[in-house]
Amino acid sequence: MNDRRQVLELAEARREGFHNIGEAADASGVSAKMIRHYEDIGLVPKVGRTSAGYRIYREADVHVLRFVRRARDFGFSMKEIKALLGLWIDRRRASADVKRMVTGHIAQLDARIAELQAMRGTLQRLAGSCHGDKRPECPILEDLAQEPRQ
Amino acid sequence: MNDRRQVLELAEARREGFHNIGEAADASGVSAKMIRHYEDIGLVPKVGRTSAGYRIYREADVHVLRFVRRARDFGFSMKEIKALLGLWIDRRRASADVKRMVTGHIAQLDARIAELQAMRGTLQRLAGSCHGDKRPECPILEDLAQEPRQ
DNA sequence: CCTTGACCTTCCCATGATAGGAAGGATCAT
DNA sequence: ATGATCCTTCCTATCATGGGAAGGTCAAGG
Repeated sequence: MNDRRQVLELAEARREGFHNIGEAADASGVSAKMIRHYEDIGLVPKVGRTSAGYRIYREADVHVLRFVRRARDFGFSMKEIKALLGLWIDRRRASADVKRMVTGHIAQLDARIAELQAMRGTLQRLAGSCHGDKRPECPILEDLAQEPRQ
Repeated sequence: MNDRRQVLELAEARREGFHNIGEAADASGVSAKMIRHYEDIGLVPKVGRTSAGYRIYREADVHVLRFVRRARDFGFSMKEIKALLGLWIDRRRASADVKRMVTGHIAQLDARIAELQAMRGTLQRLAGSCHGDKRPECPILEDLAQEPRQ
């Protein structure tokens, strides 16, 4: 009779439009692996379970996962996403708090972009000075072997 | 007498201008921690030791470390640096091989820069649409909560 | 000679975000 | 009923780096 009830519980959840973790993963774009991980580290709240232990996701839960996915796509760290989720859930947050986080993140992105562009610029210059033929002479390696100058 | 020989061995190495790992770290810009790690994973060759087990670095060894440091600064991965080191050491390499690696890396940098700029652009637009005041209304969060569109 | 402090050694653990896989149980469609 | 496909937990790996513990070594000064 216990078996019977377990079967019914999952089927019932399905009938009510809930999802198992696989469906939640497809719907949110977050892998099942990562969904479990996010639950482990407390980024997203623990969801309900069937009596067999399967996680069950309702629309709101999938919505949260999608939010996390979007934020990841924008390059926010888990820590920042946790803060963003807090703001999202708190209906009385000041929009200034959100904007501050986002502009801060834009500044981080700018810093990273500048770093990468600096690397790119120097490498481009080095590559330009290398013949790129069968001969061994190569200013690129010579430069890498130098002390960092300038 | 064993003690005596150990003392002499390190003092002698010092007198001949060799370095211990701390000096090598300072001279190369690679932390002692990472020097040991690079040796562990076989990125740089194992150096000699005093009979007490201290690593001793001669100028050529420090030079290799500096090369690694420079390459890291340009954003090369350990794998790429290993290849670069191989090319550096092989005096008969074709400069084309080096140039190919570098242009490939430039392409990776370009791809990453483009990703970051895309994030930056969207976030900038979102931030621009947010009042950033005490009111809770915030198009940023609303957008993050949406399905990824467009 | 002995202490002190700065160095060295190895070894283990942590980060951040993600993935692979093993072992075992549950569910589902045929 | 059985095989395929899910699900569960737990362990491992990636990549580059760092922190820290426990213990050995070295130079300098009392």
